[in-house]
Amino acid sequence: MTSAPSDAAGRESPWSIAQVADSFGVTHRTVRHYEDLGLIAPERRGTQRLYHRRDRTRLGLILRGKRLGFPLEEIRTIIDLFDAPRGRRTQLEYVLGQVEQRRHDLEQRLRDVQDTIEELGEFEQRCRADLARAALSSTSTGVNA
Amino acid sequence: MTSAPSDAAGRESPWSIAQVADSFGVTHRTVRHYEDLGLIAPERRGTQRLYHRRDRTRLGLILRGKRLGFPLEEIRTIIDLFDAPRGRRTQLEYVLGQVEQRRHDLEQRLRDVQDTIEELGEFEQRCRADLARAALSSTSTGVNA
DNA sequence: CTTTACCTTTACGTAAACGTCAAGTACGCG
DNA sequence: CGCGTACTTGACGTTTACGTAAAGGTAAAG
Repeated sequence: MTSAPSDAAGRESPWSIAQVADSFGVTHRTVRHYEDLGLIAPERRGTQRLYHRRDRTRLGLILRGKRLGFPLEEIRTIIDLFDAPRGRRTQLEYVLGQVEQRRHDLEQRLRDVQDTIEELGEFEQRCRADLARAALSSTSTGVNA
Repeated sequence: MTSAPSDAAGRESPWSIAQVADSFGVTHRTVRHYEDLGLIAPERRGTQRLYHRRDRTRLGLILRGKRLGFPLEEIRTIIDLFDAPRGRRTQLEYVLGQVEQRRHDLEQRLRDVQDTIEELGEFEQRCRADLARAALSSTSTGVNA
């Protein structure tokens, strides 16, 4: 059930680009594109890329951000925010400000999704009603499966 | 408080492209682009476009779909679904199938948004904790505004 | 009748997010 | 050592979603 192979000491061995790409259902080109834009920075053993869990976590965040309709550049600023140093107070206050913005954005999206699901439900009801009527008029059985 | 001007008989007068564009916060180019892709089809008085409430409703759906990260082509199939004839039973069953797909998609997005908001909240807590500690170490006031 | 403010089509430009070769490199294996 | 497989770096192509400029039509105002 472990998704990543690990050695006897429990240290996870890194993944290749093909492995991460496959596991996330994207192409290696996509993964490298995200690296070009600075969204991930896998370790290098010589010329090969090594993806650790941290990288895979970030990739997950990226793809989720994409599903939510955020542009990659914005996604970069967000996940950079998450592991920023945030040492000094000014920095912390800036980060908190950004967080507020993101929250507003996400709450708008939440409303959008909820509204759409609701409307979809109403529409489905109408369809089912129509379907029931159609069944009644096309067959004379009236009530059945 | 009425958003659209109407005559004495209560019939709403149609809007110009500039009016709809402004009211939705997009450019006229955007509105015409959606028309090019077949997402809206305003009435024509001669060469001028006249936007009725139906068009504005659709535009609202389009923009919401965009906020949710759906591509315009997919949005078109969705809103076409909404005012499709759906007369025959085969058609109705097809429509219901499509609705199911949309619902799955939207529920995924709902989870995405909720998870992100939650993680954002946790992150914010950590930041606030850090901020409190920073305040303690930089000032000797301890507890204040 | 000209100006002005909108509106129209046509068409090329562009930024984002990759896809798709091409050509070379590195590694395990027989 | 050669072979195949996977990885690498360019670099150009493509799709989506418009931006933007050119060139002109139209309708009320002065």
